[in-house]
Amino acid sequence: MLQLSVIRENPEAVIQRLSIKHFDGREIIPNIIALDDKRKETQKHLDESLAQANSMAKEIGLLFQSGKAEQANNLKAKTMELKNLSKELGTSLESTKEELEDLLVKVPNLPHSSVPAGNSAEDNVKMMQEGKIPQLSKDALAHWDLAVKYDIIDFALGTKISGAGFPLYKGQGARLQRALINFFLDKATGAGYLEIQPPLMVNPASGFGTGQLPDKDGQMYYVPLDDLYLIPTAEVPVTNIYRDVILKESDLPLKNVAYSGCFRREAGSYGKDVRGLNRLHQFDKVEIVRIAHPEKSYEDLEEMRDYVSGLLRLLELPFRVLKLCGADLSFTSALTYDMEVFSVAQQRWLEVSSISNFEAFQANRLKLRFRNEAGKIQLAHTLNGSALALPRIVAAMLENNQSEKGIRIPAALVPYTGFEYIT
RNA sequence: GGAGAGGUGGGUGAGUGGCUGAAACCAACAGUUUGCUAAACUGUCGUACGGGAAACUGUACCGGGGGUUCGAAUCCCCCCCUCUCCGCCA
Repeated sequence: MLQLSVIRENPEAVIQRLSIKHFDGREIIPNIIALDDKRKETQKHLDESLAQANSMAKEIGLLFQSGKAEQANNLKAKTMELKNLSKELGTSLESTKEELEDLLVKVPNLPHSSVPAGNSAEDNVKMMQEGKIPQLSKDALAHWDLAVKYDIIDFALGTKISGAGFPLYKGQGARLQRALINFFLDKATGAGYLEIQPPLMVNPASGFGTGQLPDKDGQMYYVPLDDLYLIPTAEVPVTNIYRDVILKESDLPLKNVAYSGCFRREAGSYGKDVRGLNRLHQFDKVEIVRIAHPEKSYEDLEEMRDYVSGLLRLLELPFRVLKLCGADLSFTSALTYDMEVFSVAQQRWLEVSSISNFEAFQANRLKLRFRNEAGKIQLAHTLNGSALALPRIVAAMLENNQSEKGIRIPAALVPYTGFEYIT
């Protein structure tokens, strides 16, 4: 949620910046300001009315105590009017606030000044690319065929037990999952991230805090009996640790890492996008989250990008980094880097990490703040990124590293798998 | 799931209708003292939204919501949560 102060300060600039995200703010922004004016006006009247009622109540108390019951009763009669007025104003204030909130949550975050508008994912900016793209023989297999050949992932069994999009890993496949998770967690804790094991279900308040609710509730699995959502990413529970928290400036930056299963309904997905491991209802991911000082958050973002690049190097996967254009940038993000690995048999780039700076957008809704040097309370910045999501890493690794000897495991991972080849 | 107890500021905890936005203590922060550390002393010390250049000031908030009352942390109703015991159970 954008800060009202930002909108009020320079509405024209806000509208202009929103247009980079192809969001037309020409109507909603003035409406927000008008509603906020109304809110202030109403609150002022309400406060005045309540102040009067308070002082009358005090007076009545004093009159009773000094035995002037008759005067007190006279005053009492007068309070009726004030009470009704306050009630009316209170109701009006409530509804104005609601209207205002309803509009505010519809406005996306402002993109960083370096973000180009673009029209689609085609216009994302390639920042860099590295790693050698291997040449495979003609009979090279896609990962879903390799999964069968080596009997390491059983999609059919997953379907039998749960449904499409719930793969079952076995043998060396299962071991590879465990190896990757441990590898990623070890690297992150080594880089100063505090390991968190979060709940996998969250309440609605947490969903609102990170912005999955109210809009994207159709993307989460929901358990109505207990009013809980299965997390689509560890970002949700981990970031919500800091909901309604006022930190010390010296606490920043906070660095957390969490492994979790992730659950996504992926309603409306179809075709080659969902084949094999490309898009799943349940998958494993290690997520890094940072709570940053506003003046340092972009340094942090670069650091996170470097960190994830390092992981991909260790995994010996060819990758590229994209800066998302306005058209592709998410609702909550100010700047996002997508990290993609090349999956040779599929001949396509697969997104394995998305690293974003949300600036104060999430923090505003979370009420995640810190006390600065001057003693003033101000919103912190939140950032997060995958480090990394497993399935597409596995897909690329299977495809790129296939050979006659089997699937080669990158050296950095061998201590975790205990084997050099999947055979 | 059943029975009971309880939810007050960063923490402990007082407060059963007006003088309580809330005692006291601890923690924290600033200062004095000190050769340093510790101790002692002094001061500051909730959040949000308004008004004001500022000093300051109005309003709301004692788990959440509703009600009674001129007036509610305090009384009533509903909900949520925590703890203890029982049941079930990885």
